[in-house]
Amino acid sequence: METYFLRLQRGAIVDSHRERNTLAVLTRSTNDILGSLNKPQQEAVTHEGSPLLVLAGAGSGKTRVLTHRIAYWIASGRVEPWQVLAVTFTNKAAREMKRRLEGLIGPDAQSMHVGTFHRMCLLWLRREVAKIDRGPNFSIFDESDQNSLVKKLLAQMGFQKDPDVSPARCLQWISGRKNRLIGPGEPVEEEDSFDRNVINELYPKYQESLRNANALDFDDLIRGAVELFRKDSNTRDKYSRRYCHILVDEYQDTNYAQAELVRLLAGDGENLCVVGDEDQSIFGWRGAEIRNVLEFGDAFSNMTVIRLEENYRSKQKILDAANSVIRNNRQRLGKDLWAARGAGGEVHLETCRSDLEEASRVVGEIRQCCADGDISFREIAILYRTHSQSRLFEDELRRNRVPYVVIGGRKFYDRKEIKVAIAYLKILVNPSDSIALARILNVPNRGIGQRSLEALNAHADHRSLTLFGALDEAGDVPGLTSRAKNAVVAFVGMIEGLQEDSHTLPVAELVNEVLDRSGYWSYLEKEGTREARDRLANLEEFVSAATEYDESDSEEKSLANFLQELALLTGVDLAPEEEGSVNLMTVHNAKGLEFPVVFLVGIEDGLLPHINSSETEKEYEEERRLCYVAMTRAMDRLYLTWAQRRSLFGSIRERDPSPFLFELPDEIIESGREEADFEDSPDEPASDSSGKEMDFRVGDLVRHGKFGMGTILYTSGKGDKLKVSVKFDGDGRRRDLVVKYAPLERV
DNA sequence: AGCTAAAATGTTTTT
DNA sequence: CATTTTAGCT
Repeated sequence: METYFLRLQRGAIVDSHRERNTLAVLTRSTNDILGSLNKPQQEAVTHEGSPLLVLAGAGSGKTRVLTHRIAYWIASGRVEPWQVLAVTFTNKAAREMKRRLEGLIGPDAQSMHVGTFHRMCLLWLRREVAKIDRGPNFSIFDESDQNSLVKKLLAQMGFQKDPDVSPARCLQWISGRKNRLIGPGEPVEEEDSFDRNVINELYPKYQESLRNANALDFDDLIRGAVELFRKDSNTRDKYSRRYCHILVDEYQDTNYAQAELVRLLAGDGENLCVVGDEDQSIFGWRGAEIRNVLEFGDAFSNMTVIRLEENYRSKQKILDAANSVIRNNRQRLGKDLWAARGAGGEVHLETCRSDLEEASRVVGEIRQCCADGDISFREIAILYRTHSQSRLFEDELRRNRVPYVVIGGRKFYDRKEIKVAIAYLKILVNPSDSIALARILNVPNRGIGQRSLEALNAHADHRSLTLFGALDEAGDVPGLTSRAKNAVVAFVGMIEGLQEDSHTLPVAELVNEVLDRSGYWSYLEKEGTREARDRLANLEEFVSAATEYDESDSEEKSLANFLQELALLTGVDLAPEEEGSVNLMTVHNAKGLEFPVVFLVGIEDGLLPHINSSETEKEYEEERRLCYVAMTRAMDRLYLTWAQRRSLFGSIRERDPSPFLFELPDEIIESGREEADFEDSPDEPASDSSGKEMDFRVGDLVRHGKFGMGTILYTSGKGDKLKVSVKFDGDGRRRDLVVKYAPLERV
């Protein structure tokens, strides 16, 4: 609150200071700002007076448009920096945007509000905490906290052994409802009746537990902000008046709740600019609705649309390949990118015999690229669908002494020792956080085992206390051994002592104190194993992270704030910024990035598209977009690889190429076909049980009952599973057919 | 209570 | 295959 007003005042001072000497600066800088942009980009930057939807294809310079639009509006005196709200999808993108804005408009950029939806909502909820249903030091539950809680609740409901009711699935349903702003008590019509019944019971309990723990989950941050603005129009007005200039990046990845939040703040949307690309929507599984882009005009009726289709990143050949894949999606407005950088570029399709060969060929190619001299390691990325694919590449890179970084995966903060340290800290600021408390109550061992915990929990339930409240009454808890009682009393004393210190000590020192007095330091030191030594080292690193926070100049420094910020960090944010290393990451993590050389690996049926998301057309198209996003990361060279055999779940499986590969331009498919060493290509005509002739080869002319004449571009599988990709003369389209079922005949 | 070893289980993507 | 859960033992 105070800072908000301080900012208002500071803004006013800057304002009057500006009056006198802006004119000269102004004309020069607005020209500068527009000079480097193309026509539609300029339009997007200068557009004024109606809600603006920028449909920005991959590599079309959308971050440029966003930053320049902000800079232009500031330079031309329409808004002050502190009136700007820019929402991005990742913290990393926010940091990058801030950096660029500082370059454009100088230190004034500091006063802009640039961050993710979650980060911004956290900021508002903290400032208006008196108006929400939580105490000031609320915890933010991460995925594992949510998991522990749901597990506990499901056990209470008698579902602990039911394989159909996994905590993860339940959480997904709850999250789905929250993202659509459906409260715990509201009726829901969903087809899956079994799930519906469980969730209808679970959701209110879950929400009540969060409340009792003085905690919010990720989705609650958004929902909480929406509720705040809906309920209290004064607060809403305060913020919507403040943010005279609202920009939202990656709009195709926003969910219903986030879109509603934008609507609440932007009002009629006159000062709203959203940037999105329906072809790059890859977070549908998290509740993102492409609809927000496709139906932007419904929410903001007088909107203006500007399309950016000039791609500054990739050479034409790469775009051709990417375009020819994405063209097969039906859920799109439709656009074709063209390369400002002109013709050229390389696209290679490589068929590998095994996943091991895939790794060694990719690494071999990387060494080749870098030995030839014109490419450095940091300009190369290996992209995959799932984290688990990284291992083979890591091994192979290490063997070849090629430096690499794996980006994403939250590994550091997921480590047990770090979670323990964080759980201790959480309890100091928010003793109601029973999930954190249960996690460390007996770490290191102090003789309060499972049975004692159960007794304490039961007592807490019975007397409507938090778990910590029950600890306080240890003496009255039935079923607690006297040894456990003593241990609990000592524990409570320790926590209370630490709580006192938490008001005075900086975070880093407090962490030290916590680890010291809890006995965790000495417990690990006594262990003496290599594992324990690793843990100690990780904790040291955690302490230095805390030191960094203490020394940073963020405005509302406190332990609670430190913990809340920590909760919003992701693997991408934590990636070591190592220059000179090959980059390994999932396609999802690669969004927004670009590399001169890209290897997209594991393009197999079941992996990309992933087996769990190819049921519905909606899911399948999202997988295709994933493929598209990956391909459009490449600037000069794109390698597409797949393996005919891959070890999965511990056993080696035969693999089919991804259907998306058949959608590539013919010459790329041909090149992949030439390189392939098909051990299983049939030497003699095979036939299935019905005796139908099954001899189909690449290049064969075929006739189809419905589609007419066509040419075989690719074959895969064998016997009953023989599939062919046929390009039909009639409409020039390519279709994948299973020979056994298709009315197909060789000519 | 707590440790170790064996068994089961689950594996997509992330703010 | 790798992580988590459980059973059996001390």
